[in-house]
Amino acid sequence: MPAQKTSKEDILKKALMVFRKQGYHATSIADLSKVCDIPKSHFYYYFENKESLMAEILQVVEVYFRERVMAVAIDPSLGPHERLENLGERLKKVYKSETGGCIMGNTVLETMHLGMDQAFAPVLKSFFDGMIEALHIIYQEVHTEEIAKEMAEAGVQDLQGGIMLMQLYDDKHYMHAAIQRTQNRLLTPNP
Amino acid sequence: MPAQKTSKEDILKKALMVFRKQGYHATSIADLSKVCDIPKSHFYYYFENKESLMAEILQVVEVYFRERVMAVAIDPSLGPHERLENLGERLKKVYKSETGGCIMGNTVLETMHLGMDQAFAPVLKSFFDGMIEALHIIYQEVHTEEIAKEMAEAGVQDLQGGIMLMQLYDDKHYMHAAIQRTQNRLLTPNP
DNA sequence: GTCTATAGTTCGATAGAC
DNA sequence: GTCTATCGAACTATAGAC
Repeated sequence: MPAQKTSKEDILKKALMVFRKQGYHATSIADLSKVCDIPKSHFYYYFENKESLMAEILQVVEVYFRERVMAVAIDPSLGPHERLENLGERLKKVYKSETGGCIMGNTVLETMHLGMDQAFAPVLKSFFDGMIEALHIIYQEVHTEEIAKEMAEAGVQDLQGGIMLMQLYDDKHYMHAAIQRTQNRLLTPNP
Repeated sequence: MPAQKTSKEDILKKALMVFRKQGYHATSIADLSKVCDIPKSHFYYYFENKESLMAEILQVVEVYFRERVMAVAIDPSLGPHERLENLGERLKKVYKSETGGCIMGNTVLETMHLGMDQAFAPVLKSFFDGMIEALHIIYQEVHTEEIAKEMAEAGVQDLQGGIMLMQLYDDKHYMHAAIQRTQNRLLTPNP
């Protein structure tokens, strides 16, 4: 096996960062080839086309969040407050890095009404299902199932909107406040 | 003067709908020419280029929201609850129409980290400034200035996230719930 | 590296109202 | 004969793909 100049995982990771910052449509294969330092043609060895590349990236992100970020929400060794605080720290770390917001949210808005949504929608739904479910589980320890559900959805919406405003105003406060409110909801009766 | 087949306002209105549904980068001048039923070249009679066209559309939307949607928030003849309910109904009407979410939010995520953000960022900031300020004013009738400010930001974030989930799951409930919470905040001590 | 398609854009000509 | 709105053809660059 010849030495791999750039592994598939390497490409996925670097391409992820470019897509996250520039969006799907504004990112060309030429852009990616510069960042990954490989010829354009090399992408078609690993991936069928641009759409498949993006789909694989979204898959990687979904799995990462499920296993590395949302998993803390169901850690039975911690109480609900600790789990939420833990989750908040991980979210901050993930979304703070470099420029760009949430590639999942971005991709929803960019592709949901185009034909290609069939390729992306399932992963995107899994991602947000998981995020809502994680919060839902935590909130259920203090609230009714129904209230917990609405709180979970409100939390995800608040966070995603906060990530958007964070980018618009170049101010992390919007995202941080959303994460803080995520924790406050454990203590209050309203979502 | 020869009869105008398609007025500039007509073009702005139709192009707005396409951009709102497909996004800025996924929309070509050819797409717009089909919808507006004019040749591509005619766009360059009214607009310098695609970017200017988009900038004018965002301007139109910003003005419309300021004058027709957010204006109800400072109507002195109504109480805070009535104003919020009024605002909620207008938001539902605006965002319910056809497919697509919020062109302002979409454009933030699609262009904020590209060079073109200089052309769009000011209008986008005005739009969200206005939305936050409208809620801020209402909430101040019941809460402290500081609490009201956080509630206003939380409301906008919640709404924008709700519009995103609405598109992902094809379910207006996410947006409607956000609008409902917008009104609940008048009654609760927490944002 | 090369191919094909399409992106955004420009220009010249035309038609009709003043 | 100017205007002003309209249109068609053509150009250049770059996209995705092999």
